[in-house]
Amino acid sequence: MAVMTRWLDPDEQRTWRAYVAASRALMDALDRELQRDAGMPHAYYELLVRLSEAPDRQLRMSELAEASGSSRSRLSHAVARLEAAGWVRREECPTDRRGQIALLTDEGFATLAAAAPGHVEGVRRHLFDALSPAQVDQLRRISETLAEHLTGS
Amino acid sequence: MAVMTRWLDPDEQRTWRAYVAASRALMDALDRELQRDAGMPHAYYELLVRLSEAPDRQLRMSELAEASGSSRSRLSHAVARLEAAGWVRREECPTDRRGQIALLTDEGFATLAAAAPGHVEGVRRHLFDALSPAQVDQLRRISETLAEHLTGS
DNA sequence: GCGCTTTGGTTGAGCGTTCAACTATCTTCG
DNA sequence: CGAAGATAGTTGAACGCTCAACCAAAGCGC
Repeated sequence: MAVMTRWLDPDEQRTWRAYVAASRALMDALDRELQRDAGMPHAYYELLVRLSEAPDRQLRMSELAEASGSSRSRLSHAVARLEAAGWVRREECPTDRRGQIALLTDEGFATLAAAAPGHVEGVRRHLFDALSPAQVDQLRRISETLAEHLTGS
Repeated sequence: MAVMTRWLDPDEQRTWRAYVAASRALMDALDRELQRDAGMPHAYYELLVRLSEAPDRQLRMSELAEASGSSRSRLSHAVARLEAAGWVRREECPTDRRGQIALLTDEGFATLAAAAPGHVEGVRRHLFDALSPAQVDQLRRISETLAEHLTGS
């Protein structure tokens, strides 16, 4: 038997469209700024951040994929580029011969350190400056709920 | 004189990371579903929606770009693909000989109509079902504020 | 009417992501 | 042990987006 579609009511429509417009505009702006100022897309910046926070600035490819919410394939291509740029090195994993370890180089760390202030400033300008403290708190709860909901299913 | 970076405090960090994770996961999920079920990415689906809502199901390229928050170049490439798929047709603009009009074909409309229920269901499942009515309202206000803030600057 | 600028739109190269194979290693279990 | 299946990661093709360069038509100033 046919299941009726639960269409969006006008309020939900409005919410959904605003959400899509805002999040795309935000990500586009940050991507553009990061590309201009640091020569890398936001996704790559995030990979460097994750590595910089890891013990010895290194992670297994699968751990890095997990930490960054990236597919294995995407990560593989990305790390290849980051390696070509001299920001990351790959090493064999001593405990699992299938494994690869991605390691942030000093040059990668320096590039990240140079890019960080501008990027953070962008996040602040485009996001936090526009919202009240209460809204920031709401956005945190909403985002955490959604993230959990999405990765849980 | 050097301006100090206004770094993110731990709460802001948490908010920002959750936001990025959630919005990427959400868009990725919808993109994957739409690609699987309708053979088009979410961005193309949105173009068809905008056209379907326009008078006579047609819009000037520049209007469509504006309505969808897309660059002219992106739209040009996108419409070329949509045209190749038979979902959109291009026509000369009678009042401005530089102009092009993008027109949703019957086939495009039918494809859209077939894709809509599944997509709406996905939006509901991934987004609205996870949030309380109050949160949906908060998200609407936040998103509208952000969208305005971003496109205004 | 005639240059200058602006606007509308396209194009091609380069890059990042996805998807579907594919290889190699590890694990499990009879 | 040895075969079957799971896991780690890579690869190449197809596709979508960005950026800069470009062309054509429209508007503007004189």
